[in-house]
Formats: sequence, C-alpha cells, structure tokens
Amino acid sequence: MKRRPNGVSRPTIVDVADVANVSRQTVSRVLADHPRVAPATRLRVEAAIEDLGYRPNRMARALVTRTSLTFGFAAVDMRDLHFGDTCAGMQAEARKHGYYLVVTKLDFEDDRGVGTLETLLTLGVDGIAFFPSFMEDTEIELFASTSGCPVVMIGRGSKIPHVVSIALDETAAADLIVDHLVQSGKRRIGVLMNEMYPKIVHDRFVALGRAITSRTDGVEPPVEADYPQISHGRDAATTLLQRRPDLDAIVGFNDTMAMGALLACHDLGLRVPEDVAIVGYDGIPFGAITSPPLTTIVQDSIGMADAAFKALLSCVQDGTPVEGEVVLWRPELLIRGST
Amino acid sequence: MKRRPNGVSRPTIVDVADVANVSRQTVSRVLADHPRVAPATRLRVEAAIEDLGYRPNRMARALVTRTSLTFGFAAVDMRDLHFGDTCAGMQAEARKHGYYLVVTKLDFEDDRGVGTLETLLTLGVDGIAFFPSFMEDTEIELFASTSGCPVVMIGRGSKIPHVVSIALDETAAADLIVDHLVQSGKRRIGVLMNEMYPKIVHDRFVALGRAITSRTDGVEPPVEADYPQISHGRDAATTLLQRRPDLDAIVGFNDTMAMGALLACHDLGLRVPEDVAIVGYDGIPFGAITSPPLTTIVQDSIGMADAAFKALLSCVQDGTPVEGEVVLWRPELLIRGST
DNA sequence: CTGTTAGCGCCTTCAC
DNA sequence: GTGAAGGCGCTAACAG
Repeated sequence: MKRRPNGVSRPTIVDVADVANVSRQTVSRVLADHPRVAPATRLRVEAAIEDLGYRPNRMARALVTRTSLTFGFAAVDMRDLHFGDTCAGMQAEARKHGYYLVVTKLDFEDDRGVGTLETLLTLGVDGIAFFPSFMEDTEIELFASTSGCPVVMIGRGSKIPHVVSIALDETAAADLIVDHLVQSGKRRIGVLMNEMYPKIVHDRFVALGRAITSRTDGVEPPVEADYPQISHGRDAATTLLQRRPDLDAIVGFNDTMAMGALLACHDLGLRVPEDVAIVGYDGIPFGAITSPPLTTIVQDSIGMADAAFKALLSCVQDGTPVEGEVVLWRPELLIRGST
Repeated sequence: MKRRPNGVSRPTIVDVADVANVSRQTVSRVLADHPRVAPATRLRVEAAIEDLGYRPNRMARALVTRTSLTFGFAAVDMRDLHFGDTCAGMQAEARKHGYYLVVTKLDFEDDRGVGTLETLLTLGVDGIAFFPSFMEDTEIELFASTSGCPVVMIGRGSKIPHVVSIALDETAAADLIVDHLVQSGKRRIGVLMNEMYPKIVHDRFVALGRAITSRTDGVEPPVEADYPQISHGRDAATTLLQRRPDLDAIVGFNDTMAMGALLACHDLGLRVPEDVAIVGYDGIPFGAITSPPLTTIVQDSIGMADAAFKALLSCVQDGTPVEGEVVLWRPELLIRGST
C-alpha cells in the first residue's frame, strides 16, 4: 500500500490478495466475474475488497487490456445546448453499456483542435466523438487514420475516410426554412453566421445560400459574429439591417443568434414577423418563451448522440475499422410566432 | 509497435528510441526536458518523435509518477448554465496550468453520486471538484478521507473535514431578495424548488425561509418540481398560485424555474411585477430577454471555478492535505423588470 | 479451481 | 551524457 505524493494511500490488488489469502490473479478473476472461482474463495475476496475499500485502477488495467471502456467527447462549448444535449445523450448511452465519457473542451489554440483530440488519445480513450468546429477535413482524416481508434464527427456531413460523419441534412433544412419563408410572402432573406464554428457555418451557409438564391433574387454574404450568442446576434442583425433595411426575413445560425435578431428588431421598431420574420436552428427550450416564440429547425441531438455512441461501440466490439460514412439526419421545422 | 485490438497501432517510447538509436531512457529524458542530454541527441530524438507521430501514453506515465495532471469534475447536468459556466471556467484555468479536466455526469443511481466520484478516482485524477446535488455530507466526508486526493465541493457551504467548500452565501442572497421584495411592497412570498438538487435546494430554502419569516407573516412550504426547468417551473408555479392565490411574489430556485413562473403568471392573467414579482438565481443570459426581464441573484461562476481550481492545484503542489474550509461568495442582486 | 510468469508503456534509481 | 535494471497496478497465458 504505497502512498501517493499527496494524500492517503489506496489499496491495490495485492493488498486485497494478502487479506484474502489468495494470489493477485484470483482477485483479478473475481473482479472480472470469471466463472471458475470457488464460491468460498470469491466470498473471501469480496469481503477483503469491501473491507479495504478497494477500487481497481483503470489505468493499469487499460495498459494491459488496451481497452479503457472510455470514449472521448470534444466540443467547443458544452454550454451551447446542441452540444450539451448531444454530450448528455452520449453519457446516458455510455453508462448503459458500462462505458464512461471523458469530456473535453475543443480549443482553437490547440492546433485548431487536433491537439485536444490527441490529448484524449493519450488519456487512453477507446474512441472519439467530436464537433469539428474549426478542424480541416484533411487534418481530421490524418488524425483519424493514425489514431488507432474509431472516430465519429458530429455536425458536418463531409465524407472523410476513416471517419463516421453524423450531421443534420443542411440542404433539407435550408429548403424547409426558405420554402416556409417564401410561402409566407418573404423575399429578401438575410443570414447571420459566426466565426466560432466556421466549418459548420460554411455548410449551413452554402445550403441556405443555394436555397435562397433559387427562390428569390439572390442572397448576399452573411454577417458573421464572433460568437453565436444573444448579444452578438443582436449586433450582427443590427449591422445586417443597416446594410439591407429592406430585409423581410433573417435566418440565424442557431436559436441564440436568432434571439439576438429578435432583440435587434425590437430595437429598430420592426415588428416580428410582420416586418421581419426570424428563424433559428436547434430547437432549444428557451426559444419557446421569447416574444414572439422562435420558429426553428429542431435537431434531434439525442438521436444523433445515440447514433454516435453506437457507431463507436460497434467499431470497438467488432474490431471493424471505420470505413468513412455519412449519416444525414432529417430536419424538422418547428413553426412558431416569429414567422 | 504492438497493435490495439481494433485499429492502427501507436508508436511507443521504444519505437522512438530505436529510430533515434538511443535507449528508452534518453527519449524519456528528452520528453521531460531533462537538462543533461547532448544537443545532437536531443535533436535526433525530437526528429524521431515527429516522424513517428509519437505521443506519450499518459496512463503509463501516471502509473509510475502517481500524477496524471488531470482533475475530475462532476455535476448533475452540464447544460444547467451555472454548472456549465463553472466547468468552462475550470477548463480554462486548467489549460493554463497544463492540466486537463475529465468531466463526468453525476448520477443519482450511482450510489447517490459517490460511485461517480469513485470512478473518477479509478480513472486516475489528481483531484476532484463537484456539485454535491444529492450526496450526504457524511458520504462526502468518507469519500474525501479515503480518496487520497484533494476534493472541492462547489455549491454548498457545509463544513466537511478534508473538503474545501465553495458556495454562494445563501443567507446574504436570501436577505438581498427578500429585502428588495419587501421594499417593493410585497408581503406574501412563495418559493419554487426542485428535487434534482436536493442538497443545494435545502440550503437555499432554509435561507429564504428565515429571511421571509423574519420580514413577513411567514413562509409556507415550497412547491418542489421534479426538474429545475422551464416547464416544470411553470407547473410548480401554477400549483403554488392555486394554493395561495394571494401571493404577490415568487422566488424560483434558479432562473429557468423563474421563467416558468413568468409563464404561469401569463397563463393566469397575472401581471408581472404588478400582481406578482418574480426572482431567480444564477444570472443566465436568457434571463435578460424574457418579458419582463428577470431579476436575479448573479453567481460568479467563473470566480468560483478559479477558486476551485486553485484550491486543487495548491493542494497537489504543496502536498498539503485538505483541512476542510468554507469559502462563501458574496451574491449580487441584479434588479430587472420582473420585480 | 488457483498460482506463476511475463509484460503493458513509462519513469526512477543507480550504474557507467 | 547515457544505459540497464526494476517496478507502477493490473491481466493474459500457461501451468498444475
């Protein structure tokens, strides 16, 4: 029972073996629920474990088994409810299957995020799910092919070798939004994006741009805020409305930015939806209580989380290397008062 | 370069040593920035590391050094913005000091949360910060005294041996709220709590109960919702207002529940704040855009996160065992339209 | 059914 | 300045 540099010592498997008068290996067998252990021996070992308050060291175990029963999860900001819901969904699913989730913030400073994923790997995770906010596809491919574990990307529908991509069908979502707006008589549609999730922003804007251009006189460049938050959305929408005072609809990158647009309209004395209609993405609960409540593309975060977990699990269990596959999720337009 | 059960192999320190034509030990020295390595050797090793894409295995390292440069963080729901902000704050602080945060959901099913913290320990963290939503003080003390690492509790001001407690000064917060309400002419104040964070709820309700009783005709039992969310707050507030239609103020456990109370008042045709004033806790951004905007007790989540991280770090660095200390944070009342 | 041997990837200690 | 031996806590593989 050696001591840690600071604090109390924790018993090891040897301590348990000594107390129970068996070998380490027998303790190991009891822990693994191995069948061929005499019932009496098993009881002795279990009693010793209980007495000592022994807990196996998962790092030592993982070193030998090359399996930590741990997956890594990385996103820029867990407080963003789409990320948060996905993370929570994966945690729940993981627990059901005896896995733990190691959650980490994805940092731009850290090699555009690759460094963060590498650290997850050095921590010994068996697989990784992440939102590729600022990572380049080529970097992701390189990472995945050298990672030695399954890698799932959520939020972008790029086909990348060795990576399972799970994403909203951005084209379908954009069509839903723009059809709805055009049917409501809107013709001059502006877009609010942000610099925090440039990769997802890119896909979303491309899809929206196509949909808008094909149904109206065309789309102009989006206004990009630094962060996808209420106050930044408000500023961005104000800028947009100054540039194009004739806009009759604004699509925000997410609900939070759309809420900012709501505020900007209030500021400028514009009625929503009569003067300007507003649409967001994600379907967060707060969107239901703004005035007017927000029309939004609902994302099935939990469903995507389940799919991500299952993709990781099946790769690990079958030993199948990841082929590179894109799973697109059907969007749903929740129409409320803002359109 | 052995293979993992699934996927590609990752190089080890031995592979680097072979390529650089040195011993394992020399590679280890280079990694540790040990001074006594010949410059030429160091360059060879660094080149080999680069070539192979080698990354040290932190589990193997931690096994030897008994230090993982990792702290654990646990809370019931990272989407709750007070928890989320605190977590983000600790992540930021950790990165500055070369530490990583392993974030985990605290589960009631898992021994009221003790099991979750134990798992963090088996994962090898050097210290733990957590929100004690449903854990008993005695369980926390037992855990902390056998954990072998520093333990910081956030959100409750209990004095527990071997645990640093960082918490809002609930008494001061309750006084701020009730003084403000009474000065606004309110006398019949109801309270909304929840069953998800019973321990924090307890402290908060005791403080509110004292403050209300001492300044009005008395307080009645709170209505407890299952979860601290908008819809649950709405239902709870409806129940409360049916039980006591004469209420002229409602204090919610947090901003989210208070928003539910806002909706309940709209439902019942009550004006806010004229008929019923509403106050929340936390100061989340969405509280600024409700109608009317929410009066709230602002919590300095980032400040508390910094304090928590620093407490852990100093314990680990000095090797000081934790004495058991309570750090109370001064609340701030942000008065907006709902009062 | 149980014990022994070997080694996971790395660092500490002690040689040279 | 560099290498060799030993061990962190644990399990796989093979004995018996």
